Amino acid sequence: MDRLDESLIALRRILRSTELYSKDLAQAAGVTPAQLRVLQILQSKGGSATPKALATQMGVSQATVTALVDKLQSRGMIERVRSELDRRQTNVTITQAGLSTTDDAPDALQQRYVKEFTKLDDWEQAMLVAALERVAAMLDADDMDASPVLTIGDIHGRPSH
Amino acid sequence: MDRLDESLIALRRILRSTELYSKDLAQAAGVTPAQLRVLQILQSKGGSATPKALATQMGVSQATVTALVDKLQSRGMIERVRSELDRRQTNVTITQAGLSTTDDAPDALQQRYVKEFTKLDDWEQAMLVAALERVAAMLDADDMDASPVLTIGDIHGRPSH
DNA sequence: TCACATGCTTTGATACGCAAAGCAATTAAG
DNA sequence: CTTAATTGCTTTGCGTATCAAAGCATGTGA
Repeated sequence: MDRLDESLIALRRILRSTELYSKDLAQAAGVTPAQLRVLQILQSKGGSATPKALATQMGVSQATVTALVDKLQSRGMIERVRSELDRRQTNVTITQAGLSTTDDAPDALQQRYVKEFTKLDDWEQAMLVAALERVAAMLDADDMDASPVLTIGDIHGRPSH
Repeated sequence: MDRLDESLIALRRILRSTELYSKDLAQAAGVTPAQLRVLQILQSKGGSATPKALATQMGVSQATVTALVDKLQSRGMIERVRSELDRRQTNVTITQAGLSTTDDAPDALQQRYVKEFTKLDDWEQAMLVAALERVAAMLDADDMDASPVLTIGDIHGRPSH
């Protein structure tokens, strides 16, 4: 087993963990993963965003966002408000119920990571950052520009940055 | 921006890349991501496996596997063969068409990673492996045992291990 | 004003995924 | 051997995710 294989296997373990985690997280929160992502993005954006912005950030079509927003609206998690400045636009705004949902989301994996990371020595943290950024650069297609929210969920519950 | 944030962002970039990659890959191959995963697993298993084994490795239900296999069968990518030893079992076998599909899959991201990784100095490779395994361990839930195939695709096109 | 662009929704379709029920074959118990 | 439990797979019925294309309303430029 060479290093390349080892690194690929480790990568897969990481992907697998985050995949499983996002399913559990969403289920615990009582919404589907895609719906939870919408709520998380809204929260990270200060509470509201346009469908267009959501679609871009999630990497899906506007039609898909419409469907997700429909679901969340019928559950009272978000509200649609027509923009007064440009009537074509709609502001999707997270409600109190939506906020409760994201706050109640246990976020187990993220917390686990944060906890483990902060336990590391300074030099180890630096090494991890360097390594992860290196790998990310290796994988990045050229079209990567924005920093969209991913399955791991936004930095959340940690009011730092 | 502290190191924790940086590492989380890098992680997200990694996840995002693999996510996008798996969509592109599948589309280029003319099958859906889930279907391609089936073909890749079959290939990595020497050409055939039971639905049960596929379900376990993919982390989905048998019913789902049945549906995927139905699709692939109707496209001539796989064949179903009743086991002679235990008639309850079915062997799902990849066909020549299925093999062509996986071989034609550009596998751009994996190749990119492999290429970049092999360019690294020895000590850098060692560092990456250590860091990735560390992160994987940090994220791993306790229930991790098998090493299922993930979105990144199986180690493939590299006849090493 | 008229043509075009933009933002969102609707429509119609495919895919993914599961639970529960069903069927066939094997194994275990009596 | 016969019955009961188990195992492997498929079928059925359902909900979600996703998209392309068409539609509608609003803005903008010529």
